[in-house]
Amino acid sequence: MVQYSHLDATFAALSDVTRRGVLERLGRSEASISELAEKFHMTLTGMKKHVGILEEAGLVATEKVGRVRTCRLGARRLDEEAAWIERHRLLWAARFDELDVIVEELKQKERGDGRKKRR
Amino acid sequence: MVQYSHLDATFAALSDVTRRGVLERLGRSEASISELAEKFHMTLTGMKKHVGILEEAGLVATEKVGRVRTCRLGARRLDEEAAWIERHRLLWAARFDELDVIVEELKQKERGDGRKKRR
DNA sequence: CGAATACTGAACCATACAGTTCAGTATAGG
DNA sequence: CCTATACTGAACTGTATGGTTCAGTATTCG
Repeated sequence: MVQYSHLDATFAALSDVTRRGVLERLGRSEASISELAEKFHMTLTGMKKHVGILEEAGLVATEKVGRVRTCRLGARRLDEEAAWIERHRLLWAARFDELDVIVEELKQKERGDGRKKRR
Repeated sequence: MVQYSHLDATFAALSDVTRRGVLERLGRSEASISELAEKFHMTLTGMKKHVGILEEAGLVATEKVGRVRTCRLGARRLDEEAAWIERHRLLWAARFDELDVIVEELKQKERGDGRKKRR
């Protein structure tokens, strides 16, 4: 049995719409606490807490230079979470005898990614 | 922009180790509240709450016959959650120019599932 | 230097969450 | 009918969450 130690913190981090928004925003480019706070209509202090939770979960990394703390996507890549969910989908499929559906989805995903490939 | 309306409730449901355990257990076979409560060393009332949260998120369905409430996996299949996570993984990969890694993972997953295919 | 900016920390608030106990109700079996 | 079983609901406890305000500190800029 694998441990999946980060799952609690990460799924909790993902359960808030603001934090998912922050992750999507940081997927486009890095940003300061101020920028994030403004974009999500929230005080600096409030946004700082969200960033703290994301940082705790390893999903965001921050660095302070001068007055400004810059946030970017962190080292963890949701691999464990993707694996857990995929495993559940397989269990579910096994229970209802629909493996074909998931395999078909995976094939489509691969084709989609393949087109965007090669830098 | 898609709405992803269930994400809050579902990720919150998944953030608890007991509830993930219940999902895995129900992936093997259905179970009563009593059975689940015993397996996870918890009062009936406590387990009932967890099941309620999973049911709210659509991940579990229950049916009461006589004294016994039977729980099984529900209609929702974590598709939205898998999609959100996969999209984040792609964003992350795009940011760090590592699309190849994820495409490779998807290919492996497909091969793995393919072997088990065909009822 | 002085003022504006960017963050930080403590404290507070209302609500939710994980769990309990306790007192029920409803059903099954003898 | 009586008892044991299986669940249910209300109420309570302690802790966490999402947000705020307010009072700082540190940095930049004129």
